[in-house]
Amino acid sequence: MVESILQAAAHILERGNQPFTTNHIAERAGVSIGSLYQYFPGAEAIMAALIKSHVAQERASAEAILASSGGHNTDVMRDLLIAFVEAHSHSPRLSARLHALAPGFGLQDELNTARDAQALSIAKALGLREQEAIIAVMAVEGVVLAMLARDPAQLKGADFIDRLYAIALAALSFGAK
Amino acid sequence: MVESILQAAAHILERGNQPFTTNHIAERAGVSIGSLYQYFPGAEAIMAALIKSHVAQERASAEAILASSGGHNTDVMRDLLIAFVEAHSHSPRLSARLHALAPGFGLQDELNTARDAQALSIAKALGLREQEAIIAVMAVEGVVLAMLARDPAQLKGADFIDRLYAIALAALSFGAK
DNA sequence: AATTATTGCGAGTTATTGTTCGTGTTTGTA
DNA sequence: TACAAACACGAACAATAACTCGCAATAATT
Repeated sequence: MVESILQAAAHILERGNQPFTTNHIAERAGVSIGSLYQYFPGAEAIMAALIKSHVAQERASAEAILASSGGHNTDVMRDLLIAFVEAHSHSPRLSARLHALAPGFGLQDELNTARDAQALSIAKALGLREQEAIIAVMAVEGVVLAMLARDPAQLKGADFIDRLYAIALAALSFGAK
Repeated sequence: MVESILQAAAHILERGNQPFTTNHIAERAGVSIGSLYQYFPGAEAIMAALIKSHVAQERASAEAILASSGGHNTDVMRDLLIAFVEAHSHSPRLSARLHALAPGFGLQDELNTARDAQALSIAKALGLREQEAIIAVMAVEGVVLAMLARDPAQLKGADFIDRLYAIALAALSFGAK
């Protein structure tokens, strides 16, 4: 039940031809509005669940990459970038809408703190400075999210990862002698 | 009249303790709801006007910088970055909310196309490649907007511009021999 | 089988937001 | 001053979205 509600919600976000409201989600899911409220206190909770799942997926793939390679290495960073792009290009519209609409439901903070946590965890694992890691992640995320809206196909372009890599490297090496 | 409505709308965005609705804006402006509808067809039009003005401001300062220095030079880029950061740090919360809430009113495209136009105009003026300029602007904007939400004080930090500069340069030099 | 707990239902109620329109007021003009 | 055009008003109405609650159906427990 919870699952079918979340699926319907994701579907509505993806094909944005219906507003993200409890009634529409319930209808789309073929579930009564009463049942929906039995599992979620409101639309923003559903949104939060979608975000949580999205963030958890990103986090998991990053953790896996960091774990599989003990030390730090430039290839690890490249793998992280590939995983990050992969996570978003799997369903570009959903990803884009999620990030675009979250603030309207008071969920901007969730995304921000998740981003920070991700950056700090990477910094720790690879021996990078925190400040630089945070800004690097901001830059990479900015490019990927903007590209999601503008031209999702480019995410899979041959040199897109290389571009991200160059940007991340510049942010990370700032101030290094 | 139009001015007082826009001011009230900006105020509501800035201090997000009231929803961005026609009624609230009218009340805040000390203007009747009827009068508001005489000048704006709805809340999204007011939002659009705020965005338009915000974008125009950014554009104007960029144009001024590009015009004042005929040729292309690294200092021009630095000036552009300073102007960009300045434009956002003048009223960080308003700027952040504007970007955060715009998608909810179907105005994501306005911001995206404005960003693209900006990037292309810079590329043309400084003889940069379009693709690289677009990605550079995405990266810089990503960092600035994220920083607006996380820690606006850093926007005025001594080396923040330098960080942006390093990132932009990396994006712009991609693939250069 | 009887009882209780859990799950699902959806019409109906409340709350919020959007929008119109008849009326009063001010401003410009002959 | 007389008249009209433009401006401003806000109560009233409409539309949308949020949410509740009593009832029915199913599942679990004795």
